[in-house]
Amino acid sequence: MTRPQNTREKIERAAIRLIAARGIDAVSMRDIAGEVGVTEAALYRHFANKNALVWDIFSAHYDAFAHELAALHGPQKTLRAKLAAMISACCEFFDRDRDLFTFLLLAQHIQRLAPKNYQAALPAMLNDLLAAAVKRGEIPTQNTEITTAMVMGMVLQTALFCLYQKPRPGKMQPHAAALSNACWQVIKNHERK
Amino acid sequence: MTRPQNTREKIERAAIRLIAARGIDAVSMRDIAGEVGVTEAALYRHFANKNALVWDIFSAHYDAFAHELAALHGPQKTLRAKLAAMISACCEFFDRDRDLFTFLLLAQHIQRLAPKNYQAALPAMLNDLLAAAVKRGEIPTQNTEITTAMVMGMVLQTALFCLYQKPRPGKMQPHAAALSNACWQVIKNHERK
Amino acid sequence: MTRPQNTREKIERAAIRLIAARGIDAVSMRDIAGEVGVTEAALYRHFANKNALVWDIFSAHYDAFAHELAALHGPQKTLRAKLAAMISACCEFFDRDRDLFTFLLLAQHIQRLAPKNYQAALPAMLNDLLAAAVKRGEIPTQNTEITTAMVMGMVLQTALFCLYQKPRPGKMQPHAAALSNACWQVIKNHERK
Amino acid sequence: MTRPQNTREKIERAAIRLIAARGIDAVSMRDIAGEVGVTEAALYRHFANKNALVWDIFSAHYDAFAHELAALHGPQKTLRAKLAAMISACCEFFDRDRDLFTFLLLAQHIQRLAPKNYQAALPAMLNDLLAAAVKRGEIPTQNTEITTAMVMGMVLQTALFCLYQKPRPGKMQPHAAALSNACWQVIKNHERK
DNA sequence: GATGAATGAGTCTTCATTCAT
DNA sequence: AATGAATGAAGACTCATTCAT
Repeated sequence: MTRPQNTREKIERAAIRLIAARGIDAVSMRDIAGEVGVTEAALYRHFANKNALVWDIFSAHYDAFAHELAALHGPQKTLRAKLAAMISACCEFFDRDRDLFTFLLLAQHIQRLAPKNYQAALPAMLNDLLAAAVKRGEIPTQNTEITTAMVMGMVLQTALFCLYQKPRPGKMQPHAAALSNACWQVIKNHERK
Repeated sequence: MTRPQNTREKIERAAIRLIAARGIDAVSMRDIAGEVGVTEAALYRHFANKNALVWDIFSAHYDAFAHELAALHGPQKTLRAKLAAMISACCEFFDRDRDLFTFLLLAQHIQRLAPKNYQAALPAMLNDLLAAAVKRGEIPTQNTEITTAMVMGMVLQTALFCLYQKPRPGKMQPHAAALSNACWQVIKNHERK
Repeated sequence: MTRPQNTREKIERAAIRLIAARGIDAVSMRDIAGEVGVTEAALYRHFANKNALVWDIFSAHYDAFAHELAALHGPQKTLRAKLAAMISACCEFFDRDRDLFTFLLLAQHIQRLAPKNYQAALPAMLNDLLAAAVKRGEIPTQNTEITTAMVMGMVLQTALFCLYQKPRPGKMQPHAAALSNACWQVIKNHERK
Repeated sequence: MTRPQNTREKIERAAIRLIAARGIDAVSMRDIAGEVGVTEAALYRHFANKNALVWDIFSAHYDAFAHELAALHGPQKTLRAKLAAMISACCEFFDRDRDLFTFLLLAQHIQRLAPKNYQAALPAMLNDLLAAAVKRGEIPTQNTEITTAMVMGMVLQTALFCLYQKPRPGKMQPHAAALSNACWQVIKNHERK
């Protein structure tokens, strides 16, 4: 998937893999160092401490992903098209690098490490898109924050479903269209009384 | 020395409160004991170990909640009515005992403690309801597991939204109707190609 | 072997069995209570504390055994006959109640619990017998303490050998004659230069 | 006796000294660390855990001692000479490093930590020597395992006698000849009927 | 006689982190 | 850049013991 060349990248991949599998608290610096093949002390040459290690890795990839999505929906004119593009990208991302996606999925837990007033970029972007669509009359007036939550929930829970599928994790791409459609139904029928 | 009659219940509440706030791994037996006002060793008279403590509390309440939902949807005839009843109950539950709801929300993390072959009752129930509704022609043929994931996702993510609302957690009941409606849209429009 | 009727006797048997198998430090009051089927607190109704429990049980049986041996060798005239009687009794004892014998074998470890100036009865008795035999010219002048140690060592180590025999512990009686003979050789040929 | 330079050796000596005096279970990692002058955690850099610590130290010295004895008896032709050489070496060893000897004396207790199918080298070697001597007609046909037990018992119990001698432990070397002689009597007169 | 709940000190072990080399 | 050794705090858990009932 990725070809880590220098130590820092190796650490990143090891951390992502381990944390995706077990969660932050269940992964020790020793675990990561062991996976990379260096001493624990070596990790501190690349990251200030464990929190920084997790946060730096998380935010770099999270921001990159948010950017990617922004770049994808930009060209699309309608909300529906934007949505479809983004959801499809999510599915592809999941299928391409499941560890990283799962790692980013831990956002809620990781955000206790965030700097004060940190605002997750993805829900904010989605909310803005919805608000803009309301403004230009493309969708009914609605509580866009709730819609955001519902849309995020659908995508993430579907990802979890694929992740825990037996006997091995499943692909997400096959569900992209259904997801996209479902989100659209929710958005266009969510009318504030 | 001390004359509490309900130490076990105190432990349960303390554990629920602390774990809801910080997550399992970030709560120590010491924390729980301190919150209750007993020694760590006292916890071990009531629960075999930390895992058992978390799992016993979790499964008791989870099962009770699943039962409650089952009792509520039973009398309803249509899937839509069943859904509305259950979602409304979820919202009320969230508003009534946010700590417990949040604790149960950690299901995914807690299930690593589960006995082998444990199958979460709630998604299973929802999936069964959907399958039955498909069978009697109330909703289109569809991949009910995916629908289940999407419905669960909407409810849970909305709960998380309410939970993290600033400046303080919000109520969920006001969104019950919208949630219910959204779920229905997703279900009735999810057609398998 | 023994038919424990009251609780105290049950405790004794349980303690003997467990301690023979695992050693004093590896057996907890909880273990003993569990084996008996009572609470830990109940043990304290019968024994002042763990040390007292172990010591009381040990010394009672140890003294009884020492008495038994004394009664057996008394009628015999020659040292050789005395020796034969006692060794045979040891072997029978081992075969009859291996747990108790093994428990008494821990004497060296248990004696840290002994009252000050406690002197183990068995080696003392053996030493006296040897000294008397020297006095009346039955055996050569020798360092009887060393002879005592060697004789004890032969018997005890043979017991250990039987105890750890694979696939299951063996009987000791079959080796009684050989042991008796060996001890006699050691005694009668141990001449002080 | 020894002049430990690095921490691991210091730990070894401390463990040997403490365990010889009190037994394995009565010595805590804290005790050892305190004796060395480091934190408990430091011990874990040198040994995986307490069991490993005890076992590693035990088996290293035990094997070394077995080798030493093997090297000593090798040049001797007769069993009697081999025996004399080994017993003398045991006595010298006891007098030179009583702690280590006592520690090795705990073999029976330590062997619960041994890897499966572990076979103590010393009794095995002695048994082999006896069997060979039987074969070449140097001593009568006999149950060599029992002879082994008796010889070991004589030496070890004599060591214990010296160890617990009042007011302070005594030397073993002065008893070497008597011991050697006694063992030989036992061996050459142990005839299978 | 016996229990159930509790305690406080202690067990082994792991953690994130530091620092001299 | 990286290591090996160390630390102090914390982790879960067990122990012998007490005491009100």
